[in-house]
Amino acid sequence: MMLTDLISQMIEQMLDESNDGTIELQRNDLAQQLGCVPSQISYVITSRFTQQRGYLIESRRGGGGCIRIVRKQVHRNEYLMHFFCAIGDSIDEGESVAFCKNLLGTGLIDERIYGVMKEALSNASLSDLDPSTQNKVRARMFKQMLLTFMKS
Amino acid sequence: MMLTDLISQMIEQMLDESNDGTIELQRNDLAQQLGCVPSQISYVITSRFTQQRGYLIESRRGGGGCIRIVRKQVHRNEYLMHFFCAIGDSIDEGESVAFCKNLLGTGLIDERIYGVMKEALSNASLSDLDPSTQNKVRARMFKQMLLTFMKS
DNA sequence: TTCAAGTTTGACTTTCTTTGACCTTGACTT
DNA sequence: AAGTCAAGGTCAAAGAAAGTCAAACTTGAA
Repeated sequence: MMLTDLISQMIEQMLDESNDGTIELQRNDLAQQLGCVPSQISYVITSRFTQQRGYLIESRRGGGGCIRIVRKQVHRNEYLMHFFCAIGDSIDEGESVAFCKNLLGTGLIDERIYGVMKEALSNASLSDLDPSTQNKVRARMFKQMLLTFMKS
Repeated sequence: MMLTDLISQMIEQMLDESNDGTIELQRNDLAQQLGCVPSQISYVITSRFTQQRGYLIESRRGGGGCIRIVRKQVHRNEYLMHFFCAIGDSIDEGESVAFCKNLLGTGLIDERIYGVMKEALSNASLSDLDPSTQNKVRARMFKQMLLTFMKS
């Protein structure tokens, strides 16, 4: 298994075990436990624990420094609004999948709707269009679908 | 025998042997086992394991990367197949709403999915396109979404 | 025989991971 | 206040995998 996955699993588990979805870790310690270079920890955090995926990162340097990771549970409408803005006028397939995963992760949508949305937003669906048009249509469509979650 | 057939047989067999119709393979490994270039694997996958034929492909590049192939069971429905054909290459908003209602009526989808699909397929979603393109994209998208119901 | 469709190959691209050298910051000591 | 040391931050290079594309090759049908 990849180091990256191992590290992110470890962090997830620590988050699960914490009461409030917040942990503080020491980069060098964790790196030593795993036998990897410290910057690998940084890499995992910046590539996996992004704001888009619902995490907040803070850190302190110097002696006794640490990295704090917060898994934030946001409130529905605020959250959807945030999405709405983040999508903007144009979005590519990869980003839109990431966004859908996020929705799934927060429980705002279930597996079936996730599947439907992902397909609707896929390149396959939009393959009749040239790439830049694809991304514009995808953005509009995504926001249109999000609206259905705001109504209720 | 053609390489192409050999490779696709191999993949089929792996799918048969898996419990859930899902496998993950490494392109380079498989290519080496078979003594062919890696891009041959890609060719087989894109030419034989298409969504139209009920397969889903995902992949990850970089270290530890892999290709995931999911076989969706179609036994579930002639009904969906019927829809699939009925949609054709082009469909307008009114027709698509009618089709969605039909899906809702049969219980194949629930209210929430109905809402999402309707919005995805709406003129509002596709308003960046000229009308005839709209209808083509709508058809493709609709069929793409139907595929997600065909699994299991 | 010729043509079109499908195969095979390999060079090049893109994406993700791993590593290490060097930078910045903060706390503690003197 | 200055210096030292212990953190974390940054970045670029190297490596590892899959993706893309076009050229060359095969094959079957007209």
